Amino acid sequence: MRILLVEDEPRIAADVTAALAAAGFLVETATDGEDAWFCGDTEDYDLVVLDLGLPHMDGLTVLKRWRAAGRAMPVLVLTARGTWAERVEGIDAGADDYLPKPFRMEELVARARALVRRAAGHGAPVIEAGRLRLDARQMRVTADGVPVPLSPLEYRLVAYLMHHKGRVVPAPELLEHLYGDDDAREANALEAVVTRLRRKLGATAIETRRGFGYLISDGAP
Amino acid sequence: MRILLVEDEPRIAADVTAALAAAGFLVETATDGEDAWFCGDTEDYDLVVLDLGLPHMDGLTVLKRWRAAGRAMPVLVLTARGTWAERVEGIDAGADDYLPKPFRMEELVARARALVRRAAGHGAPVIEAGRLRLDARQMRVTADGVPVPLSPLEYRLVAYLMHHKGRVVPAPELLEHLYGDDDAREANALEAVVTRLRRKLGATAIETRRGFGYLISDGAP
DNA sequence: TCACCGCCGTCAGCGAGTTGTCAGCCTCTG
DNA sequence: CAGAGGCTGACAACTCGCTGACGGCGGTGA
Repeated sequence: MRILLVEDEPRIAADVTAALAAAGFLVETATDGEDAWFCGDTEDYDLVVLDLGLPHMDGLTVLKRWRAAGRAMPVLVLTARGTWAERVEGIDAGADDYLPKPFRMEELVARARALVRRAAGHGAPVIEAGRLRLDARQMRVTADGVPVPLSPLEYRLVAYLMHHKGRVVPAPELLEHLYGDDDAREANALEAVVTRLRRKLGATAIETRRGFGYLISDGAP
Repeated sequence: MRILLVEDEPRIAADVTAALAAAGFLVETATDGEDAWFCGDTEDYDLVVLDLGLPHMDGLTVLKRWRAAGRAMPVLVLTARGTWAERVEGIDAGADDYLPKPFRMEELVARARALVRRAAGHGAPVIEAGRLRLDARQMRVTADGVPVPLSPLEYRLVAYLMHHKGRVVPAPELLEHLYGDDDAREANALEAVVTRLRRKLGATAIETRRGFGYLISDGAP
């Protein structure tokens, strides 16, 4: 799960980043509208957390431009004191949710999780697939009801696949959402993680579609 | 467990603070409505004790504004004359409990404990998790039935984790509820407390989720 | 007031967990 | 049957958390 955080105030950015990272997300940051626009247009994120009131280009403008360009990722807008007019404007511009400052980190995290989940087409906060269960709130994965201790990276991988269960996820996409494009990894890194995961979750939990990618198949075939 | 006390009368504030602190809570104080509103809106408390009749902004107004902004923390309202009408108004404004002055400190503390406990989703006054038992009334923690002497800080930490048993609590959240945001501590302070606690409670009582936070796991997985 | 004592934050070194890389083997495909 | 793609065990760098030691601080009793 890869999130773009657009926030110019360093302290807030640091806090939010920490909170989202602790919730298992991969967070990348943009500090001005220009940069934000470019990242959001170029890269693929599971969620954008967008502060309005940015240098260079206003947040709402960025959002409108993304939507105009057909970018459909969920966007959570942050703004100072949420007036009614601002709220409407934000939603008109294509925001999926709206959080007035100041806000609780827990609430931000909860909303972020909900948006990511809904964007992937899941209503319930717990995703099940075959013998696997993912509880995002507890950040816990269980196989046949038994909790499986996972490292942060492993957790992100399982979470992404389960959010897209039943779909074959190509390796490049997976790499992008696990690591971001910033630092490149050898393709083999992914395979290593998958191997470790299979050892923990059972060999059949993650299927390989040779030449295409990986897959956690839906519980209902 | 972190409490915001909103009270303009210094003597009462001091008494209440002392009583709540003696019950193991971390108490922060606001003396006027303006300040109270800001604190409650910005910070995360496990309970607010709110006196009505404040300078700058009336207590009920503060409460209504919190609720309007979506703040859901439990609020215990104190008021001078507990007329029937006032009581109704307080509850309408979103108060969770209501205590007319004058009151006995013991009653305030008891109600505070109950509110905190219920807000965390626990019905019984004693919380159990695995080999641990937390009796907030006696401020006593037992492991396998054996009472464990804890320092105030240690007690707060265990209490918070047990109120949120089964959930991974990120370190920043824990720091906030142990110390408040006012004085920053090195992250290591928390680890030191955890180490001391493990020595007293047993090494397995508090689990570490590397990269995520700490956890007292529920007795019933 | 002074000495003692428990509490607790800080520091530094250590140990364990995490993860990228590599090399070699396996397996599927054509 | 050969080659590409994928798997896996080993290894090493690195990070994070743990822990013992130390000392400051505030409270308590003489």
